[in-house]
Amino acid sequence: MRRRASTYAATPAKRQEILDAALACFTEHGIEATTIGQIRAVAGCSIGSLYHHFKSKEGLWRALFIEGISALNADLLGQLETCRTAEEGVRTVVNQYCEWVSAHPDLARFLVHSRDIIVSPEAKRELRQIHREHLRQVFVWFVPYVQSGDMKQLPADTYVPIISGPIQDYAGQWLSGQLSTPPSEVKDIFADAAWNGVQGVEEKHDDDRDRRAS
Amino acid sequence: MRRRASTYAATPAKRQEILDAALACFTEHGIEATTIGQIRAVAGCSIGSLYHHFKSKEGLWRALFIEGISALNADLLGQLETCRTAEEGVRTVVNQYCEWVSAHPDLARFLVHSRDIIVSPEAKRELRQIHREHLRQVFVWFVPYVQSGDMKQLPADTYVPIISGPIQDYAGQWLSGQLSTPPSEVKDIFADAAWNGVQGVEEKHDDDRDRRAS
DNA sequence: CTTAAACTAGAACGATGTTCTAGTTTAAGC
DNA sequence: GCTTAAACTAGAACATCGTTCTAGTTTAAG
Repeated sequence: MRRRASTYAATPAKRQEILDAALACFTEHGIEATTIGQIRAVAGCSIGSLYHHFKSKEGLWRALFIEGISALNADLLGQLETCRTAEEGVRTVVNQYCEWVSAHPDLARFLVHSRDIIVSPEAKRELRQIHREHLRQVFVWFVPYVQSGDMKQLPADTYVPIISGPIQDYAGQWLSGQLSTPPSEVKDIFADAAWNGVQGVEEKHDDDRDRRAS
Repeated sequence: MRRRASTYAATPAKRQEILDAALACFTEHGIEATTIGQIRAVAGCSIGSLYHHFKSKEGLWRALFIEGISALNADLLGQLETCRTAEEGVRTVVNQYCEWVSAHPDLARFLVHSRDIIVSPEAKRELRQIHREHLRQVFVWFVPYVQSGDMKQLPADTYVPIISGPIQDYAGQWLSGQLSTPPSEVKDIFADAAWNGVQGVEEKHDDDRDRRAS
């Protein structure tokens, strides 16, 4: 007897329930302090079921991480495609991060605090691959503006830290409860700083015109 | 019979041996993957001895963290004191971080990757307190330059991300082996960006009246 | 030399991640 | 509708690791 699809109707829902339970536990107790037993209890499933869907605790963590980072990355690329100037693109990188973090604080906190946790070598490779691919797509968008001189020419690996470093640093502190002012209220400051750090050499005298592309 | 000092001659050395062993294990296997057993083996001591010196695995982690962060902070404050201009101060913050990371890569990697690990509530409070105190001292140094207009006036919580965010982001990537160019080779770029992001409105010779009211 | 505290040792314990075996549910093919 | 094989669930059993506990040793002050 042949069996084709692995299609159990209620399965994806249960899988998602476990992921949601995991995120809730991570948010409440912290990532490291959360146990399989807690997730199992919240999700209302057995150990066997949990290990059937995710091969290990790290597998569960990895699935949640990829789900989150993919959503964040896809959202940025979507917004970038609507931009028409270098400045708009740079500001979008900063603003989109602010908006996304505000809209999904639990998931964002999980992503930020996950950066240096667990991670077997093969998982590290996989996540790094995803990150590189995302960076590549973002770079492709910006390359023309560097070539045209709208953006400064810098070592390739320095653009991301200059543009995203400050807002990520700020958002990370805010997400961990150390700051009271949400990123949305200071995003213009960081967008200014980001653009200021990568814009091409200014052409004086006629700069009133295109200063703020809106 | 009274006993005064808790002075066993060889004790501090043994304690340090354990700390060194821990750092070596963290570097080799990663922080989370390192077990008490591994540290015990490398340090050549018993479980009892280890738990006598450090109340728990987290206590050991905490001691190593405080040792490292204190050295880093003290080094910065020392260098800051020799600076005589705002720009010198800002560039020193960036350059000192580059130099320190290059000089103590294992300890730096441990500090960077430790940001979101373990940490009981009371330990979190303690570390946050140390961090706040350090920030306060750094702020005290910079305040006069903000008041004099040499530095831009910004929300207090945004200076650190703007100045240190990019280089910390870059250094973190380099420390985890994702970049080949060491921070020392790009530190001027980040020092430029940092100063560019916080310097006061420039007073250019005589031709340029600034359009941005501060 | 005596004594009390600092220190060391390692067995025993408890909690947690994972594996394993057994059983149940689902849906395709006859 | 029955059969069958895979998807899925269940929870006991296992292994590992952090921690505790009890017993013993070393150090140095009096």
